Amino acid sequence: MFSQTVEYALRAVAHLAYEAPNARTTEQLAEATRVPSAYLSKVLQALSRGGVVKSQRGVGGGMSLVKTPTELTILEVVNAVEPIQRIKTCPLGLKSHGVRLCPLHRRMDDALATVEAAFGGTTLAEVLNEPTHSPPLCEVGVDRTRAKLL
Amino acid sequence: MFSQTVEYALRAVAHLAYEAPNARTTEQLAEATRVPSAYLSKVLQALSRGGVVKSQRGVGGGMSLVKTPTELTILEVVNAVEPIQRIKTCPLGLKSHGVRLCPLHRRMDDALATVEAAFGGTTLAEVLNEPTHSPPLCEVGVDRTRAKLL
DNA sequence: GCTAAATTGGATGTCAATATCCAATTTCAA
DNA sequence: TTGAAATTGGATATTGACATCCAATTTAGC
Repeated sequence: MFSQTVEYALRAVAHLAYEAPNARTTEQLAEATRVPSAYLSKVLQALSRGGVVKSQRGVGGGMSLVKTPTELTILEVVNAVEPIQRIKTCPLGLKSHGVRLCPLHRRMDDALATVEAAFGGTTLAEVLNEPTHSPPLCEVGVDRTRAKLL
Repeated sequence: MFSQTVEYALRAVAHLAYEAPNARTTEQLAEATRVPSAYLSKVLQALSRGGVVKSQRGVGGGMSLVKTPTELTILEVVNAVEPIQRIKTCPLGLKSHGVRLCPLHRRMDDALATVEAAFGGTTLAEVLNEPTHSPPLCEVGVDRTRAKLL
């Protein structure tokens, strides 16, 4: 449901928020978040273009947040790398029904709206300050199996 | 956010629900839902394996729903082709915190849970009988005196 | 039984997402 | 000025999602 890239971006930004306002190198972030560093560098470039992080080259440089964790929402991070695509018109492309969605796509878009609202209403600071936890990143287990279609 | 395959599956099942309990051939479904027929046949196979539709070969055969539209939820259709992957354990490999999700993944899984609940709580019959929509949106075909489908 | 209608399954092709590698560039500090 | 640290951008695999094609199989009706 959420792409690998979104997952990586959120992990990296969460770690940057935890370290804010200090910078972290791609290598440090990759190790902390268990993301392939070469790929993470691409994700960070996207976050940079999206105005979520800023980069500093050279010795002592690295990546840091543009905003404070209090001002930065999960949605901004997600949208920087892979914008949530709301369903605006019928995917069948029929003009005969104007701009309204059919009940099916209405439900699907409602679901998207719910996710968007939840993400838009949560800041990185809120995630980090959750009373139950101190370090931002998590624990145990991997299960990425997907049902095969073909 | 939702894959093309899920979109196709939902369109096809919606059309089958509209025609229920009659069967429709893959070709008819493809035309009605504007889905590439060769690929739709694969999607229908997945729906068949998932127990959502049943097939009848030969003359006069085709695809039809296993359940009535009243008993069939959107979630069942989605899960037949591409199960919603809830986040059960932290995607990182860290053993240090037991089984609980970190606040970040807790939020992400909450979003998934919301979608799952919305889809699980909506039947195909509800989608088709939506009181508020007068024109059947995403309508499709040419022929057939009966207005078609979503 | 024969034929036309229909699904099934396998093989294959295409493209975007994921991932890796490296040379070029920027930057700090000694 | 020079060297090490760090990002940037381009080139290049690799993988899975999406899509197409076709031979084999099943089935109804004549």
